This record gives sequence, structure tokens and C-alpha cells, in this order.
Amino acid sequence: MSHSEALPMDNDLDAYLSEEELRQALELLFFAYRDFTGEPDAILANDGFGRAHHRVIYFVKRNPGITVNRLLGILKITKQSLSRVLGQLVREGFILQETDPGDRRRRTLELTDKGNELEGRLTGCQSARISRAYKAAGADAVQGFKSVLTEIINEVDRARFTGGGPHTE
Amino acid sequence: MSHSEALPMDNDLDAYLSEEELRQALELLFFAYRDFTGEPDAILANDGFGRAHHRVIYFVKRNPGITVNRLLGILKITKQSLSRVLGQLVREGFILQETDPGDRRRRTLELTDKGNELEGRLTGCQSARISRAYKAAGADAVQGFKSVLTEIINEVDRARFTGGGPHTE
DNA sequence: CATATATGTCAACAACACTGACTTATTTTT
DNA sequence: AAAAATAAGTCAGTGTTGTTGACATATATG
Repeated sequence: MSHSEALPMDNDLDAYLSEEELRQALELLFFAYRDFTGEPDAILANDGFGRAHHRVIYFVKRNPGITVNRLLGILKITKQSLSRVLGQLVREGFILQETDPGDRRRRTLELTDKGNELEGRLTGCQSARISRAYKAAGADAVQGFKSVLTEIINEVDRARFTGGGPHTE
Repeated sequence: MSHSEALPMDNDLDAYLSEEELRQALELLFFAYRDFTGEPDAILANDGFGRAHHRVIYFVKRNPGITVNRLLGILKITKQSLSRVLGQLVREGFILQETDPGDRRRRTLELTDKGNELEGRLTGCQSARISRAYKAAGADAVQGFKSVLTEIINEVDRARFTGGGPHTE
């Protein structure tokens, strides 16, 4: 395809590095992320929540018993920003907060049944979209999708994905 | 790999549709987008701007002479939200706004030299990140990356990418 | 005992989205 | 020519989500 024999190059990569090619990637990410977050945002609005609540619920589901500090590390927001959102979720019975017996300064977080139900609905939305996309694009494309996204992520957090498990830190 | 012969299936796709696999995709998108927008956000903060200004500058660069209405269609925000951001960019000399001679109700938008300079710095950041990721992942992976992202996008906007050109509507 | 860590809180502020109501100019339709 | 539709702008109010800075409290560690 195109002019892959006229110029000397290791592989076809030069064709992928033109400005047009790169701008296409920027736009794909913008539109995909916008639509990816659209449906959950609508669900959350019903409960008076926003995207920040979604993130907290998601990562607590994913890391049961996680401490506040580790959650801050994942989200990369300030303690005060998290506090507002987390406080709401705890007060309204979506998240259970307990003192860690091993280190009583720490508070461990986990979802209540109510929290699990909401998390399921939110993640269900996004999973369905991804699942659809994966099926349409095919198994090989999925591998490439994951490779490129992994490389886009900063080195520190990239390890979460190259290192197997869910979120072992 | 794994148990791909024990169960009857068309291909290996089932392995990609497990909950774990889907959650990995959600997280990849979250972290990749967070890091993808991190550097430009820092640059914008210097000028007293935010991510919304970036989007406007980007799409005006990409679609020179675009009207306010078409820009609203791309960004999917309200007229009032755009107005604040666009007004600043025009007042501070990043965007030139002119009356369309063909339809004097319309205002066409384009970047000034100052706007082009800023756009270049912002896009440069993100392009460098993508370029690095593309090189590391390889040409085949890039194809998969684009396929999956395209399928994640809602049908309406998906046409922008399956239909060749930059943003022909 | 002194210090560091983990968490929580109060206050002020800014960016960015929203709704709703209205105005002005221009084009299109009837 | 009058009526209706379109493009753009504006004013006011609201809510979510992030920020900084300053403190307070409890617990663990040196």
C-alpha cells in the first residue's frame, strides 16, 4: 500500500509519523474518550454525582481495602479534592470506611452493596462499548490497541499494565 | 495460549471479553488520557488558559474558517460555554473572527500567528508522546489502535475517520 | 519525647460545564 | 413585505471538580 518501496526505511513507520497521521491519533483519543465517558456521566447525574465519584467508586471496587493515600496516588488529585467526593460517597452509603487494624492511622475503603450496584451499572456501560469495539475490530487490533495505549502512559503507571496483575503497587 | 481448544468458538475473541480484559481496557483509557492531557494542561496554565481553550485552538487550526456553530457540533458543549473561552481567545489575539461574506450571520474563525505558535507548542507535546508510543509499539499495533478507537466513537463522529479527510462534514 | 505519617477539615478561588431567558442581525420562507 | 428560522452573543445563576494554604488530630516510628 502507498509508496513503501520508493524510499529506504527499516519498516513502514515513516508513513505513520506524518503530521496528518499524528493529528488523527489526537482526534481519535479526544472523540473516543468523550464518548467513552458520556453514558456514565448521564447515569451519575441522576444520583447527583459526577465523573470524580465514578473514578473513586471504580478504583475502590478494583482495589478493595485500599487506603486513602494509595487512592490519591492513583487519581493524582489533592487530598482536599478527594475528600469532598469520598465524603459524599461514604455519607450516602456507597463506600464503607474502616480503620486498618494493622496501622490505626489508615482508613481502608470498600464498596457497600449499594456501591457495588452503582459500580456495576457504570462499568457495564463502558464494558459494553469496549466489548462492541473489540468484536468489531478483531483480536489482533485489540493487541495493538493495548500496546499503543500502554506506551502512551507515563513510565510509572505503565508498570501496572506490563506487570500482569490489576493494580499491584 | 490458555484454553482455546476446549470450547467451541469462532476465534480467540472470548478471551478478550472477560471482565478482567475489559477492566484493563477501561484503565488503559483512563491513564492514557490523563497523561496525554497532562503536559498541554501545564503549558496552558502559564497563559491562564485551560483544556477548553486547547480544544478550541486545536479544532480551529484543523478547520480554518470554521463557523461557531460547526465548532459547537464538534465540541458538543453549549454556546454559553464556548462563548466564554472563545471570547477570551479572540480578545487576547489568538483567534481571528470575521463575518462570512457569503452569509453575514456567520462568523468564521482562524488562528492568528500568536494562536498558531501556541497551537504548535501544545500539539507538539502530544504528537511527541504519540510518536514515541507508535515507534515503541510498531506499525501493526498502530493499525489496531486506530481500529479499536474508531469503533469506540459514536457512529455519527466515527465517519470523520472512516471517511478519509480531516473533518469534512 | 520528638518527629514523621495518615487522615480530615475550613476557607477561598478558578475552570468549565450546565440551564433558562433574551437580544440582535441576517437569511429564508410564506 | 411580513413571518419564521438561523447564527451568534449576552446576562444571570448553579454545580462539579480541581487548586492552594493553613491547621487539627490520631497514630506510628525514631
